[in-house]
Amino acid sequence: MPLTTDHRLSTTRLISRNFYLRDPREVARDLLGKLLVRREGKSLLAGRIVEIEAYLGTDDPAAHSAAGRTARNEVLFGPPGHAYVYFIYGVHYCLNVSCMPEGDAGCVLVRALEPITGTEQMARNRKLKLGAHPTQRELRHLTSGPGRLAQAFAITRPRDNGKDVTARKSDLQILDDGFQAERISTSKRVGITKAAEAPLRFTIAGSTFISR
DNA sequence: GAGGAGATCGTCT
DNA sequence: GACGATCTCCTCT
Repeated sequence: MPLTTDHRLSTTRLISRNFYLRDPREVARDLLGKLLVRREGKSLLAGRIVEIEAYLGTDDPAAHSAAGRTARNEVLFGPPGHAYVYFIYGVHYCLNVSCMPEGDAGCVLVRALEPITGTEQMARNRKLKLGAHPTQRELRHLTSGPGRLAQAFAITRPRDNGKDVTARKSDLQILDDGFQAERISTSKRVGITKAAEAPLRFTIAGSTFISR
């Protein structure tokens, strides 16, 4: 089912820092349907968040911050609304956004997007070929997974870790265009072994752009 | 479509 | 020195 028809960004609002100053479970739910945007000169990439997970800080055994503050995860302990980008399996980058007041390491992991704008650039970033009339399957391949969407948006740790996604001048932002998900599904987080049963993964029910 | 192997490196033990 | 908040490719069905 189509989730989006209006591709204009003129009526969108930049999400403010206060939005992220909350429990990651609330932030995750409320980020479903919002737009992740990357600006790069003339190029504009946008995707609608359809899958996201909450990580609860030092009390959450599955969180990167579980063992406390390190050089790697220090962004998580800083102010909310900042990008925490980590490198995993020697291959992939993944994008998180810090939540909660400074000192508390809660965050959300963006796991899948519905591509909205800039699909050809996303395909180039992914080193994939798109047909003249891209199929649903091709579009799904662009951003249906945390490693995939990071590559599609050219998100890396050296470039983006610590970036303020609420700043006007930021080239990486999250915007609200008024879209409302009709129904949200809750499930177990993907790919973790500790605290694996916690229902902290949130998806837009029925979206075809969810991972796996 | 499902399942398994390999890639490849930063981080912490 | 082990392993991870993943993905792709290959094989088999």
